[in-house]
Amino acid sequence: MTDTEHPPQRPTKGERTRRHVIDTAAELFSRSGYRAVSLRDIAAHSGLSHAGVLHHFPNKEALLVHVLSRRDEIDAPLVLDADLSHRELIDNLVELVERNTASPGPVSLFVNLSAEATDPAHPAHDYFFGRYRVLREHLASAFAALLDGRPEPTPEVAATQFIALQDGLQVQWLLDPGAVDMRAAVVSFLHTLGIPTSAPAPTTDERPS
Amino acid sequence: MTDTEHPPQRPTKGERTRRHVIDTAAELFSRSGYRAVSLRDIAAHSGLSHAGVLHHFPNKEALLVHVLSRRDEIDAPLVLDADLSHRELIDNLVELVERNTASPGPVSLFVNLSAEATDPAHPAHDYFFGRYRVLREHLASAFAALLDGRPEPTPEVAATQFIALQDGLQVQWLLDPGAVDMRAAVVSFLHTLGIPTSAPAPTTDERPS
DNA sequence: GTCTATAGAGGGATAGAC
DNA sequence: GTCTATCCCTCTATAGAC
Repeated sequence: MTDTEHPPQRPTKGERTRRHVIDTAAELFSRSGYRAVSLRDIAAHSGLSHAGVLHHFPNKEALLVHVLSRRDEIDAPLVLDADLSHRELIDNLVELVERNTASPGPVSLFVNLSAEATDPAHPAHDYFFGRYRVLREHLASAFAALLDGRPEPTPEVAATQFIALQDGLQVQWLLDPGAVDMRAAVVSFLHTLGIPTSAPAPTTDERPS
Repeated sequence: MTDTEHPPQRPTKGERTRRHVIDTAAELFSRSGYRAVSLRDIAAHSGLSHAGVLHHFPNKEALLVHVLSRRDEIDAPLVLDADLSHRELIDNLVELVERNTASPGPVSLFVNLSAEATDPAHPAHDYFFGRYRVLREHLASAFAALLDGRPEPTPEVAATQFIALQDGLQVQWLLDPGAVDMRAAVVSFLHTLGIPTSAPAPTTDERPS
């Protein structure tokens, strides 16, 4: 106990390995889903034995829960914060698409897990059930303002469509990244609904042709 | 060989079990994905041993291929037939959504498998890669005519969006069937694009209130 | 055509040493 | 906090009897 005067800032070694295991698990779950990845896979990629992993988490399922809530810590504030204006929310949603386009890992995690979790017996079923409910309601109330005057998609339908569009785009994009422009598809969807987007252009391929 | 004078009409017993195994496999893959379902599961639900299953198919992967192509035999003509008019194609797409709403099994099969197959090492990766390419191109050429005059979604983007919408809706619907009206979302999307739908109403909940 | 038996790999989880 | 060793289960696939 000589070296122990470090509060939250400097995590203990245990805490560091623990987080490293979560990150590794996230990456592997991303590639192949939850069920197809073994504790031994995760352990090997984390640099310890599978018993070592089970020292930090009581079982594989608990590890999954930590992986999911870690993603939520990162993404939820961008979308679910109640203080966001509608403008900011839309901007954040588009920004999220751009960020996703840059990193297939988390995208693959959610594509794989949300499909698996469709099974009511899956450990993440309740998580995704609740997640989509909250997301739909939150987006619906934003669309209620943004679609003011339009008869056709009700705010609830628009929210469902928007989420579905994103999820579906991710599958196509993961299968064939060169053939699918997720950002263009999302932005064009918003425009079709009469919702302007402010973000300028994908800064990537600006070349003086 | 006493009882063998029956051509294609009356399938042999072997052929019948074989088909039964494919159907059973389809149902189980639907619920839990390909990797999570074992040959023993399939065998048990088919009423034979796992060795019995392997008599009909060289391995699990071959069985998957048969499951997939069986679905295609059923659904492809409705969508990919080159002789369809644009009107008929749209009607068929909406009809397919209605049919899906009535049967979660095949929906779950494709949701689970397309997510898994995102991994390039998955046995069905090439199948889905090609399937989405063909589907996008086919729908894009239909949208090219249907969207005549509209600037915003290009036919390619519209095709990508339409397919994504359907796939994404299926995930939400499987998780929470009561909260998602797939047909309404698809029809409203088409209307937003200025494409009318002719199918009248979901005949289900017609009750004299 | 279907079975039992078995091989051989790999899974999750626990016990106990260090 | 991490390891090795082990338990017991399930997997795919094969061999050979019936």
